[in-house]
Amino acid sequence: MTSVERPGRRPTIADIAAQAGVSPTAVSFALNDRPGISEQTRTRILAAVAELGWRPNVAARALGGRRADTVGLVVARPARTLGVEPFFAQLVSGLQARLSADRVALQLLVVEDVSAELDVYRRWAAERRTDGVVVLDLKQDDPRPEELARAGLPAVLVGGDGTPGPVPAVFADDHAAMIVLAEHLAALGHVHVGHVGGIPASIHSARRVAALHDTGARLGLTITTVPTDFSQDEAAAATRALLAHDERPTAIVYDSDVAALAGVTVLAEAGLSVPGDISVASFDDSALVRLAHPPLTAMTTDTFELGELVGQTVLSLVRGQAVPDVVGAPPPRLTVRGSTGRVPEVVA
Amino acid sequence: MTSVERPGRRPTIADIAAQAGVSPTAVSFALNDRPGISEQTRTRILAAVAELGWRPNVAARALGGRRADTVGLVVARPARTLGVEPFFAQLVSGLQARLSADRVALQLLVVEDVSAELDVYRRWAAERRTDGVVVLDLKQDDPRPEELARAGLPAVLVGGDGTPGPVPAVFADDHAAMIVLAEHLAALGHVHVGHVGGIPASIHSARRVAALHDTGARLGLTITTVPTDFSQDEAAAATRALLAHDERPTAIVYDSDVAALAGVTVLAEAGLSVPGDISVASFDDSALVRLAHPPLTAMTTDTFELGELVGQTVLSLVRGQAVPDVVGAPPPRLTVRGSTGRVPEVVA
DNA sequence: ACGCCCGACTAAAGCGCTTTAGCCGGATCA
DNA sequence: TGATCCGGCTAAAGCGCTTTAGTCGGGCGT
Repeated sequence: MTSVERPGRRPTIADIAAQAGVSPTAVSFALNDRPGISEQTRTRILAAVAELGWRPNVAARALGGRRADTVGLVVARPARTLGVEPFFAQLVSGLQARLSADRVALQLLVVEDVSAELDVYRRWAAERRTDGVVVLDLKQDDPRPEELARAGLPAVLVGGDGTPGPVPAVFADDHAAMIVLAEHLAALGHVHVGHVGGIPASIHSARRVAALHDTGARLGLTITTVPTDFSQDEAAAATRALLAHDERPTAIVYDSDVAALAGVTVLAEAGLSVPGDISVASFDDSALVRLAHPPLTAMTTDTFELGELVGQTVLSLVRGQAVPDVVGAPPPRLTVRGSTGRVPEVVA
Repeated sequence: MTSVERPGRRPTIADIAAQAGVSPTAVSFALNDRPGISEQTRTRILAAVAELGWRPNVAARALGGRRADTVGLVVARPARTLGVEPFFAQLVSGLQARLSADRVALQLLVVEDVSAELDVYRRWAAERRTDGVVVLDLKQDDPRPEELARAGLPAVLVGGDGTPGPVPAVFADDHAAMIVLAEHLAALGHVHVGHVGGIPASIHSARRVAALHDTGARLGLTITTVPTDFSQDEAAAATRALLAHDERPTAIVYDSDVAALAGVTVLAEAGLSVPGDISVASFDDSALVRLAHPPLTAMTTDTFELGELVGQTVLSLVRGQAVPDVVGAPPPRLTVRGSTGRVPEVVA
């Protein structure tokens, strides 16, 4: 059995002050690079800090100083479903990397639904646990931005529709990206294109559907979208539905990497070869789609980099610096791999 | 542009005390369920709390009370590689779920290597940022348990070798699990079994290798282990190496789900059918291996549940309750899917 | 030679909560 | 009846840091 006891108390600013022969105030000033301390004294103080191994007590700092040096991320998803798609982990890595460069911690919370998420925001704001938060998975008419603004909790949205709102957003233009993808398929001669989409209430899903259909209309494509809840099961079912469709598509676009993988499995079971019989493209790129056989054509986003950008934005925000209402992230690029090819001759 | 200003100040304990007509001390006692407050007064105080919407200021609480109500998780992996395997996200979900049930926050940090990780522990211990930490990816002769014990930072290891050390560990017996898997393959008639392993320095990889080889010796199997760094590329290369081996294995065991998926792709490219020509099993189960075609036989662990158990353990620990040196987690169970079958007749 | 200013530093208050001494009055006991 | 006890509550001292008022002494201007 093991139980724990903290060792002897840590040095405080008072200890350093004593060691350096100055007042605690002088130490605080020296540590925070404020004027009024001679170079000589400052050096002496820093030496004492190093010698005693002093570290700021974050709680004390937050109490006095008003900053918790912590940013929160609340994810409203069924907890057990988290973790299949690399997107989330990649984003968190990037976010975290940017934050920790500035010694700001990332606090993570997974909740069941948006209402629980709102509770958390209210609680965090009141408890002063975090200086700001990052919000994912924007929905149509999402109540969160407004609620956050009301609670006075600085926040940064990831995604959204690219229009200014009460809370700044980091926005990657997947509308434009979807157009690129549609043009790629059109160039290969595809006319009937299937689309395994996401939850219609999700803003980015809706935007993708709109982009695909608009572009389809422009280029003379027939688009069939089947919405799903992003689960593999529904993606598989959607794929079967598309195959059974009157005008069986010669290409299918999947909104996520996981969905695409599930779809490819269905195609394999149906005895269809990719891209010989049918082309497949994923809207999300990740290590997973490279695992498929053949590797999938996809729209590539550097999600890690997106996370860093989000981190940068939230840091600026909590420091009271002005932040654009919409921060543009690099748009996804088309990465052509082996899963898309010319439309099969047979059709015509 | 948006910039932020916090709204009017939050109520403090003093406000509640005034509202309820008692002293701040009485409020604190009532809030912390300490004796010496009459039921009537307590009710009045709680009413005031509700009315004013008071919330504890965590910083103040940590300053006085000595507890940060935060648990840390530091992961030493190249940040960009994080997120491919569901294991991590699942574990975090479970851990987080257990912690947040007790209003304890999870702080996440990704660092480049173990030495940076140690720095973080020292810093956190000094800053009192976290009450305890969770440690993953144990290596042989890992310096972390000892260092944590020295720093006086309560910690819980995930994995390890099942022997008591300076820090309590939550341990799932993958040794036993690997034996089950080997027996499954032996029962199907396989004799030459390939094994795509992990990093030899990793404790759990080493334990799996040992288990597999021991059982192989007992059952008369020939085991060929190829170590990898857990990456897909090396897993693919290892698979090719096994196929080129003098005694080509009739079954391959992969140490991770991602590796197995990469391997299956290689097999498909080589024109081998699974399980007709070769059987495949993954040591990690996850949504991914169910995506493969055919879905893979795997050792199933409820990683979410494991995370919850880790959370429970770390909570007990930071509360000063005694914790067993080794907490047993449910052992992985064999889930037979379509990817393992009888050894092909051709051989004989 | 006197008052001023300014740089360098200190004293002390305060952030919001917990906790350790008490204090006070009524019930209990001898 | 007086000493004791005890439940119910308050005063006040921290926790470690930041910040706002100074203080102090020497160089400067006149």
